Amino acid sequence: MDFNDCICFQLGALSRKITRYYKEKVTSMGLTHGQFFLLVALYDEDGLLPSQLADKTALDRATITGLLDRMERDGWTERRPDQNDRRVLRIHITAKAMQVREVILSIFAETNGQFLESFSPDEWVLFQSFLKRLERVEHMGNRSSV
Amino acid sequence: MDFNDCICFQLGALSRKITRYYKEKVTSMGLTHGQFFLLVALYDEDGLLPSQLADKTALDRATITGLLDRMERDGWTERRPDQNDRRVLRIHITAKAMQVREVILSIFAETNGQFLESFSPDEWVLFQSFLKRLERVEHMGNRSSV
DNA sequence: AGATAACTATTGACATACAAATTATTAGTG
DNA sequence: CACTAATAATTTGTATGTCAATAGTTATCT
Repeated sequence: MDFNDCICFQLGALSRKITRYYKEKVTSMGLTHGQFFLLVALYDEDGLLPSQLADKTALDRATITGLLDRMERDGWTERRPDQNDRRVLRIHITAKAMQVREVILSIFAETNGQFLESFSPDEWVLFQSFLKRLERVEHMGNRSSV
Repeated sequence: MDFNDCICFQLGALSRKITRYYKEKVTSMGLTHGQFFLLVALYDEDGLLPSQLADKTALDRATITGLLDRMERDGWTERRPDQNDRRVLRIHITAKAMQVREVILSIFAETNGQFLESFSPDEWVLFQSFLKRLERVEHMGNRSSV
């Protein structure tokens, strides 16, 4: 079996390539690739908990902690205590982040559109179903349930 | 546009999930996910240069350097100088690595087979073509040519 | 030959990414 | 109420992954 026919290798390589592509578009704004996506997730819904952000982005909680550390350092987000549950933090977007909201979201939509362009609607639906199939293979554990 | 419809996010999440799946299968052998794939690449062809391994695995050269450091530390590979070109290193598999060759390659093939199982041959060809399309979007830079 | 360009691998700095352990808090049970 | 579960976020340790800069070597070109 050829090394390059391995789906894990293929997906990893493609994912890294696309990551680099996004990176080019956001570094000028002082954002990393991961921070960019976390910001988009927060534009979608503000005030989420770190654990909810971990679920939403399919990342580990520890990864979210690190991301938030750096985003807070750079003034994009802030942690606010929750009134009802002192275990919990609410992550909120700062004014600085709100100012670039439209720019960020248009980069997000446009870049995704570039990928969508090379597919017909039917093909895209098919592609999505293929990805879902891969996700369901065997008992691949889900981080959020650990 | 919904966050979850972003192909970059989808591919990244799936890639991380598959990575964790492979990890479960190889940690018992004292290998990490990345070391496992580098080893498979070397079983495929021994004596490659770090730069060739970087091309083959679509990783940065600096990433390969780190991987080889740890694999050498653990006795899987060794760096040998090249007779004709002193800039160059040849990466060779050790006897320890050769002893587990069949086990590693069968894990590699079987796991990939689990993913293949949920596709018909036609679907798989189609899926491969979809991935290639994504790779070609715009001028996505290729690290190896930088 | 000598200057320069090209190429090799590495290093340093930084940012993900995750497992396991830890601290603090809340929920649930007797 | 006291004790145990469970939960939330973090810390620690390790491994990827990339970029920019560097040291050493070879190729090229005049």
